Amino acid sequence: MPPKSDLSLLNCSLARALGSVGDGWSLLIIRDAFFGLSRFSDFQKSSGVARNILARRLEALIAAGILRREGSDTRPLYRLTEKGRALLPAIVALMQWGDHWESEDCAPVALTDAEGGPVAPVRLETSAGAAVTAETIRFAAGPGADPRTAAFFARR
Amino acid sequence: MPPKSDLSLLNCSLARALGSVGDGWSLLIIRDAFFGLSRFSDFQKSSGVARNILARRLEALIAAGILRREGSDTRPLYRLTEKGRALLPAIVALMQWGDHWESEDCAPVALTDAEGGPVAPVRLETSAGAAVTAETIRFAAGPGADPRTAAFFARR
DNA sequence: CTGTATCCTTAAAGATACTG
DNA sequence: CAGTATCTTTAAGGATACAG
Repeated sequence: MPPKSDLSLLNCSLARALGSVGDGWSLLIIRDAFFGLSRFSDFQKSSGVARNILARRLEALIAAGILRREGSDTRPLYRLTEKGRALLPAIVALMQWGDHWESEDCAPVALTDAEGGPVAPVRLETSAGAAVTAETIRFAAGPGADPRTAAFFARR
Repeated sequence: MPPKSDLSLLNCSLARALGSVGDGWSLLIIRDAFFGLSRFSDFQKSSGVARNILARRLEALIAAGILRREGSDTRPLYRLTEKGRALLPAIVALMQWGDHWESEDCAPVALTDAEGGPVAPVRLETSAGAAVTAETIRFAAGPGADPRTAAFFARR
């Protein structure tokens, strides 16, 4: 967020995640990297972002450990790191939500596995395999909770 | 995004999703709603956001159909709609990513089902149940692809 | 092709005071 | 408690020109 607020300081992993990829362009650049783009100019054409802005975002994503610079210095490739690739479930979940709720189930992009089998809607489950929904999910203080967070969940 | 760019116009459900919840505060407010918060002042205290900003975000989330105003006019409740609840997998996926990669696996907030069974890391699979990873996922033009999107995927 | 350097614009966020 | 109304600040984004 612009003035004053720094999400990455909040005691919440969602806020910290948004501190790295919470701006409008980052997730779109990462999406393009999943599509296979790796050139500066390809990212630029795909999103239409201004070149100086793209350079700034790429630098930030590299600093965050999400992208890595490879290849020649004059004509580098931008590739996802393991940390970047780990964003796939979150990106797909957001994309699926957008497909259903913002694109009227008419997806601009279709997702499959290597054999062409369609990717199923992301769903939550317990380690035992039971489905978890918005109605059944519960939140509690975790090992990383600070006193304020712990107090917040203690009184519910 | 601020000047000029309007993500919701792009031919991509991820961009459209980010057009609704892509700013820094929206997902945190929605997270608080999942935690059970529903009062203006509770949202305000939880995130520390300025009151006028909070009012603006709540209004935008209601306009987007993600929150609904309930109860008395003078002391309303803000509740998640079905569309808002449908964001749970995306929020959990982002939170889990933040737990692992930005909080060193020391989660401030723990997720369980109603019986206390821990929520497993979100993973992708095909409708047939096969795991889908960053290495095996494939992208193609979907039914909602415009000519430019179709051409983009046609040449890969 | 891949950027960097400037300058400019603007929307988002903050602070503060006030109202029903 | 739940906002609204102003005013100010600022950082993100855009346009453009230039460089290796």
